[in-house]
Amino acid sequence: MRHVTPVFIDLVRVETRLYDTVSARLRAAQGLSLGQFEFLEIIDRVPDCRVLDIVNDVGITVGAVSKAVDRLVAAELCVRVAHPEDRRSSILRLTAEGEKALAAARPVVEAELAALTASVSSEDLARVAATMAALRAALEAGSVT
Amino acid sequence: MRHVTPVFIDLVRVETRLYDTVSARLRAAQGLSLGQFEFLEIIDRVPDCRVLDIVNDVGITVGAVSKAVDRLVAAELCVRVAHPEDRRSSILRLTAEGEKALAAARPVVEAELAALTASVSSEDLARVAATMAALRAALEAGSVT
DNA sequence: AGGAGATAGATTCCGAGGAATCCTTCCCGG
DNA sequence: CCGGGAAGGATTCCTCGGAATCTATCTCCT
Repeated sequence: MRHVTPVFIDLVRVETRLYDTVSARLRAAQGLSLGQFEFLEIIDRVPDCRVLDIVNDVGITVGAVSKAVDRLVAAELCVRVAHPEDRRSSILRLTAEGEKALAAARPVVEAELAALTASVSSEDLARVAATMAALRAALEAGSVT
Repeated sequence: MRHVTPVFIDLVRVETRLYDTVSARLRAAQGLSLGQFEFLEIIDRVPDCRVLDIVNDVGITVGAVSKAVDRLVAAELCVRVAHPEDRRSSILRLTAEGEKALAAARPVVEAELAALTASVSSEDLARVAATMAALRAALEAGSVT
């Protein structure tokens, strides 16, 4: 019989330790939190990104995202541009400074993660990657319910 | 070349979605958060559990744990007992009600996790379990530095 | 024995997310 | 074409965790 709870607990512990360590490193190097880094990545990746696009990606509430975007705007890393076809929405766009910060942050995050996971073999990492990607897709498909 | 960041992001998304869903389910069923459930599990598992034992396990700060224990005590799920050999410490012990709550919560958590991860094959789950356990151990060994 | 530093944990202040509410704009049926 | 409901976000209040500080106790080392 499958006993999922302990696996889940290990997953949670791994996630928090990785997250905290990388975030601290990134903050020390660039004054950026890992959460902000994720936001910048999404804004950069999604064309004409809106607040709700971030919500759907990261899975936190609209209010929280709205406030986090406020902080990014205050830090002059992104701006809200009027949406041409929907006056309720704004389009989020990185400033030049935001793009610079993102470009500078990427290798820091990658390097720190690589160092922390150096003990994991490439095969194991690839398998975890595949499983997580599939599970994430399944969970997101299911939550549309 | 290994590209770890996207894997990490998927891991974070999976973790938050699992955590939120299970926590909501547990709260609806038992009025208990998943975080409280974890605390109860640790207090139950570790003999003569102290606040710092929880800190080392979950990886959050002493202050946060101290306050969370306050809440558990207020909810009458556990008590602080005087430590016989160290008057700075208290020993945490579950109340009868705490043990009941824990026993009732376990199957809810397990069932919800099982349902959410039903799409993952047993082989993949076992591999993820092994990788996570090893990585968790490596991260915790490294952080002693 | 006694003082210096370490340890356990409680407390205080601050930042960030969740839930609920509110406002504006959009969409659609009649 | 207009009135009701839905959708996109912003705002408010509350809770919880992090960082720093504070106190009490323990441990050594001389």
